[in-house]
Amino acid sequence: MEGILLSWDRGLVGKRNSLGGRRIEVRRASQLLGLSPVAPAPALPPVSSRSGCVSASVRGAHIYRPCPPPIHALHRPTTSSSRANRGRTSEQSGLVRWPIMGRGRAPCCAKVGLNRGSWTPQEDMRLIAYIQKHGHANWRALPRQAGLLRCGKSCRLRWINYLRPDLRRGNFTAEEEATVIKLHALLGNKWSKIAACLPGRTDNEIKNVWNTHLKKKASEQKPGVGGSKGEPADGDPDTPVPSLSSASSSMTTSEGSNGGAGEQCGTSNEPETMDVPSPLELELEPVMDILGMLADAPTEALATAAPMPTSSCSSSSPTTCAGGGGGVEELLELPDIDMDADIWSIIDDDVARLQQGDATVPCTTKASPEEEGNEWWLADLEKELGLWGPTEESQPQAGPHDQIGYPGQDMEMVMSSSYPQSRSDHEASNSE
DNA sequence: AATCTCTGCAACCGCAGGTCA
DNA sequence: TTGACCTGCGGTTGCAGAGAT
Repeated sequence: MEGILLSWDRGLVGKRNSLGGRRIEVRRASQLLGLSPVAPAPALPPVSSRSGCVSASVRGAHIYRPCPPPIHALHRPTTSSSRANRGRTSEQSGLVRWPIMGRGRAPCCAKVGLNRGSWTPQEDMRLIAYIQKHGHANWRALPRQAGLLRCGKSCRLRWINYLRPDLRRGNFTAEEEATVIKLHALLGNKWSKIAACLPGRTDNEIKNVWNTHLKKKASEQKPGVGGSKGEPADGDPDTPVPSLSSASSSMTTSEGSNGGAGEQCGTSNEPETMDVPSPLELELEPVMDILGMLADAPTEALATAAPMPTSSCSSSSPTTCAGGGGGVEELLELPDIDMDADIWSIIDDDVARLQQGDATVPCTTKASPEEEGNEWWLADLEKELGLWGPTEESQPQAGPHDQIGYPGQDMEMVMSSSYPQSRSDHEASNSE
């Protein structure tokens, strides 16, 4: 198979087939990125009547045609009656009605000029470079300081769910799937809590995996494990689920735990209803061990456990670094600067070191294997984006994906990036 | 070959809750 | 105590790819 990658905005690493396995999308990244027009674009493929911007395979490469702006960029109706009943009214919260959305507070991205939708490689690199250098003490201010035309929320989501170097990519292992199923039986749709028990997995990813195929799997297992007892009824999120505290309390307390498990993976004030471990609890005992181990770890530790290569973050532990959000506070008090120059100088500096064989990027003085992986990850990402190294447009850029995988990642897993040309064009037009 | 349907997932949304002045 | 601000969470949506027709 020629070429490399990708599917940057199409998932972490390709898509799952019906059996739950990943299909690896191998394409010519540089073509997709519009960096190297290896072959003249053929006649545009037929456009789907549905999406209007479907790609078509041409000799292994996907050619994209411009997409119209997403509908939701203009208006996304508020949904879900259950949601409508949640929380405060706009009057209660002191929020004005938002003319576009019709109600509630203004969407944070509503500011004119902010980008929405899929992230471009350039945006990703800016975000990565900024966080690598300054951390993310203030998501709200980050996009402006990083020169991103995004809202803080969007930046945070992108980082948490996709760009964090400590993310585990690839298939859920059977163990992970089993854990998710079991934890869901205990916690219900408490995705963040479930994610806290699965290092490297995000709540969003778990939620997606659950909704796509674990739900079915779990329902098939219902007659057996877990499902018959405590499994929330699918499609009925309001169905009460047994609280973890009730299930775990007997276990954690019996183990003399400090009780933190409840806080970590199932905070609940619900009255305990179980005094004797049920068969389900017994089966979940290994899971509860995990919960207990995580008891003292802040929930967000995993979510923010990215290396913070700043001087204020000297710990070799990413988790420790993660807390460094506050440690870089002063760094965020940046004067208005030419962010373009700043960001790219960051990248250039790092890349120069890497090219010289010096894998030491800022703040990763004595890199642990994990950190080295992160450095490599950044460098590889840059390579993949064609942001450094030979940029001869006529040369397809074979990235290191051909050789090694990401740390903690299956060999087959490739970080992919497919950016429809339209997005690049859109980006360019936005930056003007 | 064209079109339709299903599936997977990134990104969006509003709300809850914590922090701070 | 209150209100503003911010972050995190969970639900939902739209897009794109693959398979079916």
